Amino acid sequence: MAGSKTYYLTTPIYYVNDVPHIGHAYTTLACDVLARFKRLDGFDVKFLTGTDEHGQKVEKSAQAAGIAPQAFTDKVSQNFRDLVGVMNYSNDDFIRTTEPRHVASVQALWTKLLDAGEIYLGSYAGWYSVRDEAFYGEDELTTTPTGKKIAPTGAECEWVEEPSYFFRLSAWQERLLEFYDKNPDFILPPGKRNEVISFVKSGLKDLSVSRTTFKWGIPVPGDDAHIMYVWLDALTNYITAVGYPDTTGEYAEYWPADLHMVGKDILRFHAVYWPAFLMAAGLQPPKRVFAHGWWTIEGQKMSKSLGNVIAPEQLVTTYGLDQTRYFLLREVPFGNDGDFSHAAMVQRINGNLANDYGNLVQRVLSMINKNCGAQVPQPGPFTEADNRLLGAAHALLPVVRAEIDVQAFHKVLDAIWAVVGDANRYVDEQAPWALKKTDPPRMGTVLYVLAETIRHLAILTQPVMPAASAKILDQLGQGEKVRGFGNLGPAGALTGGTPLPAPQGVFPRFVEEPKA
RNA sequence: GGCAGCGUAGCUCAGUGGUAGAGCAGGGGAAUCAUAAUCCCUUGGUCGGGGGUUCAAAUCCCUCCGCUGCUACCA
Repeated sequence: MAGSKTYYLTTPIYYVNDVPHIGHAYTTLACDVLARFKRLDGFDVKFLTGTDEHGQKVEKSAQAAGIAPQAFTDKVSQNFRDLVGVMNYSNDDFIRTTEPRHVASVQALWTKLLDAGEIYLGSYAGWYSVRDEAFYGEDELTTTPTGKKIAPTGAECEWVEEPSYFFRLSAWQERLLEFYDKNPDFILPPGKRNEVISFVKSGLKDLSVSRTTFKWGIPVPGDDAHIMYVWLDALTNYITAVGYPDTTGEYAEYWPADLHMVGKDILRFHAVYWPAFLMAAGLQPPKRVFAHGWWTIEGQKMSKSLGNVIAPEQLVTTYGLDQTRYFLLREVPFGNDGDFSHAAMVQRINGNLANDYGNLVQRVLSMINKNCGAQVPQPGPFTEADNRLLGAAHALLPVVRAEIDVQAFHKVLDAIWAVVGDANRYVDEQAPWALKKTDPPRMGTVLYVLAETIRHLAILTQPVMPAASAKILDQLGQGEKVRGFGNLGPAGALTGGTPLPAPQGVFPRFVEEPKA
């Protein structure tokens, strides 16, 4: 596979000040599924995630904790590194913005932008609230009778000016619009693309890209009074991880990234600032930014004050890992907001997983185990019904591949489940339990067709449910070397006579605990 | 306020000019290989209100109502 098609995808780097919740888990999960899919489909994949560790909030939190910022981030970034294990992510790298490789990369990018005349020293002026430590726009403020300016938070603001470096974002308006126009799939979903375009069309101002009010960040080369704006720092991680400023090696291989997956709240940074920074530095912008939606919990916004923030570990413990992964990607059209509810989760687990898929596997493998000497049966000639079911299974890959390429995970699963339904109907129509008495060879053929269909299903569900799919493939006697998409289709078909282990349930029903 | 989008069966949604759809939930039946799982049939909607264009509108236009998103420097 060396030198073959590559696929580079990234999650945002998560702000270490946050505690990982279902939203973080969701973003990385989507990437994990894409990464696993592309690997199985023969791509040379690089899947990156990491943590954003600079900024004023981190500095303050560290202070409050009475430890140095670096020690603080070492500690809290562990929460996100632990999430990798909890959710069974397959990332190839985990970047931290406090790593030397990243500092070097950001400073190199800065220098490049400065040399290109894209960054200049000016001064940033605005209404600043000392209490909130934030600037406010003129239109956000109310004026008291005595002429004082009051922020929405009620804090008094004062006019301050401080030196700041600016990025000439205003100069990139037209080139960005042209870029969006020439790359209609750069921003997905399409509704979000329209928002970005209308934002850019409304006019861009130069962007303040340095700060002097706090210290925890990457110093501006040659001017230690300034540290870099967190987004310039953070976004650059995507090229740091492929070796920038070295543009040979991995950079040449993987850049531009195929996909930046982001939550809708940070779309602008990725779809406006980032391509502008890159183009200004003479580098290629990424191929796509996908902005996904947010989860509500039982119909309510997730918030600390409501106390309904769900930790990923909690979901995994309660419902199971692959069940959780399945639910998050099946329940909601990817890109939309969605609601997480216990009832919906149980519905998915028991309906789709236990009853439809799990029971299909169980009923077929049990019959084979009991009636075919625990071996893959030897098939006879295929009937039209046999070929129809096998044909549906064979036809899945191109469909699923097309949906994956537009991040339509729900449609991927819909398509796979359509074949699960076909297979269950086929079992009932063929009634192998009756054939057992009337036509045992035909029973063998029917069970073979089913086993072969299940092989396809399990290979294709691997990206979403790696562990459960592996269990099914184990039970079909399919070793790890024959689980790639290259083995789909008749060429990789099961061989009659292959001994099979005793079947075990893969997706147990979710049974409610009796209320104490 | 401006711009954009949405409002279709009890629930979640698909359907963008040609006889109203899916999944789940509800009702009835079949089967008994299987995790009491499966399969078949079925109830249910004047497609937010009103007006217009058209032989024909959920689909196009106007208007009203309701909801949502975006409207830059905390990330």
